Amino acid sequence: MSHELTDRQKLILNLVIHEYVQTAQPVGSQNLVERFSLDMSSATVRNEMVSLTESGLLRQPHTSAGRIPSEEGYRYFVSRLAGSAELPQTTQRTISHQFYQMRYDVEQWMRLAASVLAHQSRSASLVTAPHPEQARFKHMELISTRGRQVLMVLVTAGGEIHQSMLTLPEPVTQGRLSQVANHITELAQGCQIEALKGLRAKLDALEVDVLDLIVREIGQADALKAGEVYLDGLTNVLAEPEFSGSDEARRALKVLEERSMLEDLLARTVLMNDVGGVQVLIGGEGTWEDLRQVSIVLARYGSPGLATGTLGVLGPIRMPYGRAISTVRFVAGLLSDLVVDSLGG
Amino acid sequence: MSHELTDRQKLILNLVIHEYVQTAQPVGSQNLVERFSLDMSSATVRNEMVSLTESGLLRQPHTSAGRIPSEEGYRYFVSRLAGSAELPQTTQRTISHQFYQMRYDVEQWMRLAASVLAHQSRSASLVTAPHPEQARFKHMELISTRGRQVLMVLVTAGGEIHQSMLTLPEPVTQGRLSQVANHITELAQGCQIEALKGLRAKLDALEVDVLDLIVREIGQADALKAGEVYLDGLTNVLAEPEFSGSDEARRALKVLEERSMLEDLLARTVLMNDVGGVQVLIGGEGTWEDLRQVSIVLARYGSPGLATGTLGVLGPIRMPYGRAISTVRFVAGLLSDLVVDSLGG
DNA sequence: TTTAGCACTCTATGCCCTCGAGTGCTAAAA
DNA sequence: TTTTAGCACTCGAGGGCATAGAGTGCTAAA
Repeated sequence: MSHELTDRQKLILNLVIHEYVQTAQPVGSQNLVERFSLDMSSATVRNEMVSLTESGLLRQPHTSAGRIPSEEGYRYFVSRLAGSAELPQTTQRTISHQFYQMRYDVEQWMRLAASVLAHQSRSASLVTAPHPEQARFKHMELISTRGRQVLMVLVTAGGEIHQSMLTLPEPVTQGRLSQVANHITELAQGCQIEALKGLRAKLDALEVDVLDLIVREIGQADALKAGEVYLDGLTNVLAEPEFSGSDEARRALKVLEERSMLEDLLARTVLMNDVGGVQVLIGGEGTWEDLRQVSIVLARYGSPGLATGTLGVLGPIRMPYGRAISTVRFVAGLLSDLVVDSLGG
Repeated sequence: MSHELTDRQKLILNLVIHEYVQTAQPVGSQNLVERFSLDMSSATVRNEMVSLTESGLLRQPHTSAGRIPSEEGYRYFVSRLAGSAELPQTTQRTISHQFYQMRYDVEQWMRLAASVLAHQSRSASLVTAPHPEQARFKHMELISTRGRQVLMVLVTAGGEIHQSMLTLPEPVTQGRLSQVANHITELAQGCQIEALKGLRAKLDALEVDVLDLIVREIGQADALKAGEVYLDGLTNVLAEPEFSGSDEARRALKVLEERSMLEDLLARTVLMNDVGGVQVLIGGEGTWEDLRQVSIVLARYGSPGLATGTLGVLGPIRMPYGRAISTVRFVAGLLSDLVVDSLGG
C-alpha cells in the first residue's frame, strides 16, 4: 500500500507534513505550490492529494478544507526517517559539555537530561532514573477461576509477589494451566526481563500469551523500582495551538504525572524494546484514550545487564519528529555512556 | 474600611466566597438565599451586597450578573482565617504515617511532600529541598552611577560576588553611599539572612532599603544553592474551569517550571518571612503579571540555623484557602520536624 | 429596617447570512 | 497519457441580530 508511492507523492506528503507541523493549519494545494515554488500546478497537486488521501496518508478535516497528515501519514514519514537525521554537531557538543562538566550525581544528570529534552524539542520531557537491579523470575502459578479468567501469581527472586488477571481467548483446563506454568517456570528460572523475551520462540501460542503478561508485570515491577521520574517542559505542550481551549493536553500530561498510568505506558512499550532503539508512539496508537491527541518519542538508555532507564518527549501529534527523534536518541546515548562509565567497565 | 463590617455582611461575604469557590459562577442574591435557606429576602441580601461591593470586597463581572469575591475580599477572608483551621486529625495521621514509615531519604521526602500537597489541595505544588548552608554576608560596596541609580556589589563569605541595581527615591552623594555601605558592612559582618533581617531596627530609611535588597540577593543566592525543586499536580490547575480556553494557567505554571522566575518569586516573598508562618499571595498581588489569575500559598520549613526550604501550592484565585493553608502549614511543620530530627538535635 | 414588585441590563445562545479558501470534476492543452 | 485551466460547489469561520433568562437597583409598601 504505502510503498507504492511515486517520488512526487512522497515529496508532496513530506511538504504537507513539513508545512502542517509549522503552521498547524490544513494545507491547501495552491498554498503548497506557492510556498515551495513547485514546478507543477495546484490541480496536479490536488490530484496527488486525492491519491494520498485514498492511501490513508492524508486526511481532510472537512470537505472543503486543505489536507492534514493522518496518523498513518506520520508513521510512514517517521519510518522513512529512521536513523537518517543526526543532531547538528554544535548542538551535540553543547549538550555533551553540560553533562561532562557536571560532578557525578545521577539526580543532576536526570534533571539536566529532562531539561535538555524539553528545551531542544520544545515539548514535555520525561526521564526515569536508571536502576541497576532487574527483577528475576522465580516461580509462577496459574489458577483457573471462572470461564476464561485466569489468575496469575508471579514470584520474583527478591520474593515479591505479583498477581494479575488474564483473560484467555478460550477456556482451558486447570491441568493444562498447571502444565504451562510448570513449563515456563522451568525455562524461565532466574531470567531477567531481557532473557524472558528471548524465550518466546520455544513456547506455544498460549504460553506466549502468558509470557507476555509476565514480561509486562516484571517490567512494571522494574519501572516501580526505578522510582524517580523527572519531568520538565510540561508547559511547552500547553502552548501548542491545538490544545488551547480543550483539556486534551491536560489528560495527556496527567499520564506523565500519575505513576500508575506512566508505569502502564512504559511497561507496555519501551520496556519491550531493546536499548538503543527509539520508539515513536503516534496518537496513542488506538490504545491509550488519553494520548489520542499527542505523540511520544521514547528510548531506553543504559546497559541491559547493568542499569537501564527510560527517557522521551511528549508533544502534539503535529510534532517535529526529525528533531525529536534525533534529540532523544542522542541524549539516550549520552546517558548510556555516563551510566556505563560510572557503574560498569 | 473592612473592619466595619456587620456580622451579617461577614456572613454574606463568607457565603459568597464559599459558593463561588465551589461553582466558579457569579453568585446571585436569590440563589444564595435558597441554597442556604437564609432567614432574609433576596432584596436584603442585595442591599448588603451593594455595601460589600462599595467596600471593595465583592465585584460584579458585569452589571446584570451575580457577585464574585474581589482579591481584596479574598484577602479579608484569609486574614480572618489565620491559624484557625486545622487539618482533620485523621488526615494528619495519614500523612504523618506516610512520612515516618519511609527510610531516611531527603529526595523521597520532597517527592512525597509535593505529592501530598498536590493531592490534598488539588492544586499544583512545589517543594524546594532544604539546604544547610546559608550564604553569609561579608562585604558590600555602593557605587553611584547616574542620578538615582546605584550599583550594589555584594560579597558573601563563600566569595561569590553579586551585583544589583538599586533605584533610590532621591539622589544621594557617593560620600553618603560609602558611609551607608561601611555602616552595613560593619554591622552585618558574617550574618546569615535571618540575622540580617534583625538589623533593620538599627538602620535609617535609606539603609533599610539597601538592606532589603541585600536580603533579597542573598535569598536568591540561597534559593539557587537550594537547587532541586520538586513539582507535582500541575495538571490539577489545568482542570479548573477558569483556565479552559486561555493560556493564563500555562503562564502561571511556567513560573514554577522556570528556575529564574521561581527564584525571583521565592526571594521576594517567602524568604523575607520567618519559618512557621504561612504566606498567601493572591492574584500576583499586582506585581507578577503571570500570576494575575492564580493564588499561591507558601511557607518555609526547617530550622533557620540548620537548614530551610520552601513549599507551597498554586491554584486558581478561587481556591479553598482554608484547606490549602492548613495543609501547607501542616506539611511544613512535618518537614521541619524531619529536618530537625535528621540533621540537628 | 425589611421586603415585594418591577423595569432594566447584559450575557449567553441560537439563527442566518456572507465570505473565502479549498475542493473535485471536466474539458482543453501538452 | 499527463498536466492544467476553469468553474461550480462545499463548508467552516465569523459578523449581525433577536431572544431568553438571570440578576440587578430602585421604589414604595409592610
